[in-house]
Amino acid sequence: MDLKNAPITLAEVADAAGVGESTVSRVLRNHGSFSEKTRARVMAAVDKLGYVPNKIAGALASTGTPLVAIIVPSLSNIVFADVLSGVTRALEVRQKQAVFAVTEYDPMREEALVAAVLAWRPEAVMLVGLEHTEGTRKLLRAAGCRVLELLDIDGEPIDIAVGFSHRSAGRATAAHLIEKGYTRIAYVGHDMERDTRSAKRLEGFVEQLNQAGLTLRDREIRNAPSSVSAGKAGLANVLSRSPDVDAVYFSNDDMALGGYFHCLSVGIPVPDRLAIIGFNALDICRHTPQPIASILTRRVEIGRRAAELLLEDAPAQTVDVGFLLVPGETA
Amino acid sequence: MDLKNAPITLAEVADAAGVGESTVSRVLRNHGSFSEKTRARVMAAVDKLGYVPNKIAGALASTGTPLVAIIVPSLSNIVFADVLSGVTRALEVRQKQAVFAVTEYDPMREEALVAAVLAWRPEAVMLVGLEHTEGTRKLLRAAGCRVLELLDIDGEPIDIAVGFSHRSAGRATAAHLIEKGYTRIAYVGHDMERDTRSAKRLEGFVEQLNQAGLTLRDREIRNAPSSVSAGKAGLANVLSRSPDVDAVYFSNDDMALGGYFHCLSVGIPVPDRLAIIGFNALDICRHTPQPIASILTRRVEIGRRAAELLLEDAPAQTVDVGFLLVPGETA
DNA sequence: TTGTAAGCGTTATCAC
DNA sequence: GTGATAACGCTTACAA
Repeated sequence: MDLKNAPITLAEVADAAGVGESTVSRVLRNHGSFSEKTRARVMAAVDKLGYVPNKIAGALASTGTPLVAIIVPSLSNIVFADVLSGVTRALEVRQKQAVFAVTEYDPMREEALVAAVLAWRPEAVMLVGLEHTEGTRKLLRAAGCRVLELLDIDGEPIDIAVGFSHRSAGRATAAHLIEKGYTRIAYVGHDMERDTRSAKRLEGFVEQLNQAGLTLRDREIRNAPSSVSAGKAGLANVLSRSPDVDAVYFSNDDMALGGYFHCLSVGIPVPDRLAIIGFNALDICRHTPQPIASILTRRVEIGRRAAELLLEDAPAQTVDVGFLLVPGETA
Repeated sequence: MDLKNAPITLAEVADAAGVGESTVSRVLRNHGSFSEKTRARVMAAVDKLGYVPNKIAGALASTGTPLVAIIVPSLSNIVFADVLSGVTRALEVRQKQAVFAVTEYDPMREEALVAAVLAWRPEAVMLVGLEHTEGTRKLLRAAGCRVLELLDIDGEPIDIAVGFSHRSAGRATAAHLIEKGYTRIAYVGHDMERDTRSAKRLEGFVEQLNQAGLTLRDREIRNAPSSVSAGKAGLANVLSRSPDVDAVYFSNDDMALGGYFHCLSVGIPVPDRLAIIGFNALDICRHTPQPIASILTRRVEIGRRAAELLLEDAPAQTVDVGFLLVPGETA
C-alpha cells in the first residue's frame, strides 16, 4: 500500500510495463491496435500499481467531456429525485458522470449555477422546466452544449424537451371532476411564482372549468413551498370561507395529502361531502385508507428518456411522455 | 452572438485585453497583484467575449480539484435527498462542485462508482454508512483524498464520520415504549441486508427490550425496500400471526405510515389498541391525523456539517449530531 | 505590476 | 503494432 500523495500516472504505468505511453492509453481505452501480449503486460502493471486514469487530463486532451450537468429546483420534492434517478441510471451505463446542483426554485441562482457547471465543459446541461432567465439562455447558447429541459413541454424549448403538458394535465383534472358531477370547485396551491408548472396546471384547470360553464369557487394560494401542512391549512381556510365547496384541486399530492388528513381529522366524509384530487400520484397517496385521486406522471421515465436522447445524439425535439389520470377513491 | 463551436480561451481574453495570460488568470481568481486599471480592462474583455473559465484545465494545472463526490444509496428515500441538500448548499458557498452517483444499496456498485468518481480526482468522497467493501476501502486509501462517511457512527470510520448512533436510536425507541407500558412489542422492517443501519437500530431495540426483561413478540421483515405498502402489508401479517401485540416498531417512517394507514383502514384504535413508532420524523408523519411517534434525525445538518468539516480541513474525527425522540400521539 | 515559459496527465497525430 | 511529440487551457514560479 503506498501512502504517497502523488497518484500514479500513465507514464509510470508505461514504465512499469515497458511500453510507451500511447500504448497504455490505447489499451486502457480499448481503442486502436495492440497485441494481446502488450495488453496483458499493461493490465498487469495497472493492477499492480492500482492506477486510476485521470479523467481531468483525459478530458482536457480529448475534445469532449463525459460530464452531464443536472440542475434541479429542489430535492425535498420527490419528483425531482425521481427524475434524477432516471437520468443517473441511464448515464451510468455509458460511464458518464453527473455533475449536479440545486436552484431552490430561484431563476437567478439557476443562472449562476449554469455558469458554474459550464466551467466544467459538460457535454450537456439538463434543466427543469422551460422558463429561464435571458442570461441563462445566453450562457447555454454560447456554450454550444446540448440542453435538455425536463418535465414541461408547454413553451419554447432551447434544444430537447422531455416531459408533458401541465396545461393539459390541469384540463384533464377539471374534466374528471366535471364528469363526476362536482360543480362547486376550489383550488389549494403553493407558491406559483417559483413553480411555474403548477401555475400552468391551474390555468388549464380553469380553462376547462370555464368551458363547462363553471368558475373556480375559491382559491387559496399558500405563499410557501408545497407541503402536507400547507395543504392542510389551505383546505381549512377554503372551507371556512366557502363551506359549500364540493371538490378541491390541490397543486400536488403533498398538498392533497394535507387536505385529506384534514378531512380525516375533523371528520369530513370524502368524497361524499368533499372530493379531493392532487397531482403526481405519489406512492404514499396510493396507500392512504382511500387512495387519493391524482395524475400519474412518469418521472423516472422522463429522466431516462432524456439521458437516452442525449446519448444517441438525437436532434432537437420535444418528447411528450404523457400522463395518466388515476381516479382513486377521493374523487 | 457567436455560434462557433470553440469556446473562448484565456489566451483570447488576454489578447482582447492587451495583457498577458497570467494577468488575466490573476484578475479572475483575484489572486496576486494587478492594477485597478488592468482589472477593468480584463473584466471588460471577459464580459465582451462571454468568457467562461475552463475548470478542467484549471484543475489540471493546479494541484487540487474543487470537486466533491457524493455517493448515496438511493434518492427515493427523502433521507438521502436531505443529506444531499445540506451538502450542496454548503459547497455552493465555496464554489465547489458536487459530482454524484447512486448505489441502489449495492456495495459492489458502490465500489465501481467510487472508482469512477476517483478518476475525477475529487478532493473528497462522501459515502453513506460505515460498511464498504474491502475494494472500496483500498481505492479510497490509495487515492489519498478525504473521506466523509455520513449518517452512521456505529463502527470504524475511514476518516471523518458525521451522523449518530443507530443502535442508540433503537435503544431509545424501546425505552420509550417500555416506559409507556407496552410489553407485547413487534417489529416490522424492510430489507436489512441492504440497509445495515436499520439492522443496527433493531439490534439496539432488542438489546433494550431484553434488558427490561422483554423479548420481541414477533418480527416481520419484508424482502423489499422500505415503502408505505410494505409497512401496511407487514403490519397486517404481524397482527394475523400475533393478535395480542400492543406496539409495533417500524424500521422507518415510510413503513410506519403504512402501518398507521392500515389501522385507520380497518379501524384499529391507535394507540389504545396498538401503538406505532417509526424512525426519521418525516414531515408527513408530523401531519397525519395523529402525529406518528418517531425519532427525529438531523439529516440536512449532517450534510452541512460534513461539508463544513471538509472545507475547514478538519482532522479525522467522528461527529455525533444526535437524534431526538418525538412522542407524537401514536405511542 | 506584469509577462514568459514550464508544467499538469492525458489524447491524438504522426512517423516508424 | 508501437513510440515520440505536439496539443489541450489553464496555473504558477520566475524574471523583468
